[in-house]
Amino acid sequence: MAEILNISRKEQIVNVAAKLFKQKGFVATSMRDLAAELGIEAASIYYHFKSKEELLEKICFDMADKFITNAREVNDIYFNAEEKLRMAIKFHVETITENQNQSSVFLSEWRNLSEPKFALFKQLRQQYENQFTIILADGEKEDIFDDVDKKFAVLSILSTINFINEWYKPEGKMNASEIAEKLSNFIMGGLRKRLVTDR
Amino acid sequence: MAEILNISRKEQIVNVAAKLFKQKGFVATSMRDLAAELGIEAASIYYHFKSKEELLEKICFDMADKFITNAREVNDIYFNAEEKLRMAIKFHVETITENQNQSSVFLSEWRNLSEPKFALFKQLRQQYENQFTIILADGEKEDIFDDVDKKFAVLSILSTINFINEWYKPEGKMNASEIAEKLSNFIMGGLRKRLVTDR
DNA sequence: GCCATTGCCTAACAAATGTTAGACAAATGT
DNA sequence: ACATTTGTCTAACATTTGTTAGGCAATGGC
Repeated sequence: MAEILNISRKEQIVNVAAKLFKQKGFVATSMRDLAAELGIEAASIYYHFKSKEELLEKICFDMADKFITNAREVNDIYFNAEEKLRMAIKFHVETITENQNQSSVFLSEWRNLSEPKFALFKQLRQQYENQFTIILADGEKEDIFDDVDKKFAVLSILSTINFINEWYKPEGKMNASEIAEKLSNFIMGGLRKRLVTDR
Repeated sequence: MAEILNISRKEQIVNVAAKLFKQKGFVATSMRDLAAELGIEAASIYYHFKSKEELLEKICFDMADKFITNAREVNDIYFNAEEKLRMAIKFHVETITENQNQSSVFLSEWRNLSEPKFALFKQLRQQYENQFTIILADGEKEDIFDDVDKKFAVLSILSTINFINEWYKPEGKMNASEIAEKLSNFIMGGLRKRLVTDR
């Protein structure tokens, strides 16, 4: 059954799964829900995937890959820390806005993974966080950023840039780049008005 | 069956429910899980609550109450906007750290509410967000805060202060006040180092 | 023209789910 | 002393769940 525009049935299933997992949560989404949305029977999904959890794994780890690859790329390109952070934020926001459903699953449904994938996933997430820690440390060395509690700062940054996932609508007035810029400004400069421009 | 230290069985059930809902999610927590943790049978819970969802409702709306009451209080006391924001953040962090389990449920499990409670809950959450919008608007009038996109700023602030719920451990080195102060500083001032102190 | 593969189907399964009915014992009030 | 309330139990229910087995039609290579 040739699918439109060479998107394979496997990918199609993953996409619909991500959509439903975001909408109702992984546990609350049944294989029959999924099948109905695809216009097939639940059992048919098992021709493509060997379990419900395999779907979750695919989504979570594919997204983890994307995020980590992005962050590594940013840290490999040699810029100053502020540019790095802005780039990392931009990539992050782009990845989320371009893969809203999968990102949601990556961000909130991974806890339904069971061991050993659960532990593995947490490692990958840690790796991603580490890339941000590196950027902040760079910024400190370059005397651009304040000497902040880095773990604290990284988590604050990530929580801020992740939250867009809960309100971003593609029809909205801001595109990914604009959001990323606003977020970067907010994270760098905070709310408070300045009497003198910095740097 | 007199419970230790006048905490009623009803409260006990709610507490254990919150703990499990946080741990495994509302959907993945069965009434039998809950009962086992309480040392009773699943059917016995129905003497105290008429459904599983009633437990979720109780937790979500009780917490909504707490948050809103706090925020209103802050806005009623007449201080300048920066103080208001710091106070609001402090109350928020305190509420989360003092009610970790229930806060988790409030923050992530409310989507399992069904109508009409679902809509009602979203209204309450909106009310809470509005209190922050008011503070930001005050700050602008007082020329303390930048003229930011307020909806954007409020969501950023809330996402930042909510995220502590995912890593805060009572045994950790920071207490609620310290966390609140750090968060406030971060939100007000951002990461970037300043050449001249503001204000 | 045949055979293997692909992709789906129907039917069924055991297990787990939320919930109800009804019984029983202890505590409480009068 | 009796009646009621309180809090739990056992047993059962209908439904939903993830998953498997086996079959059937279309497709594509040779």
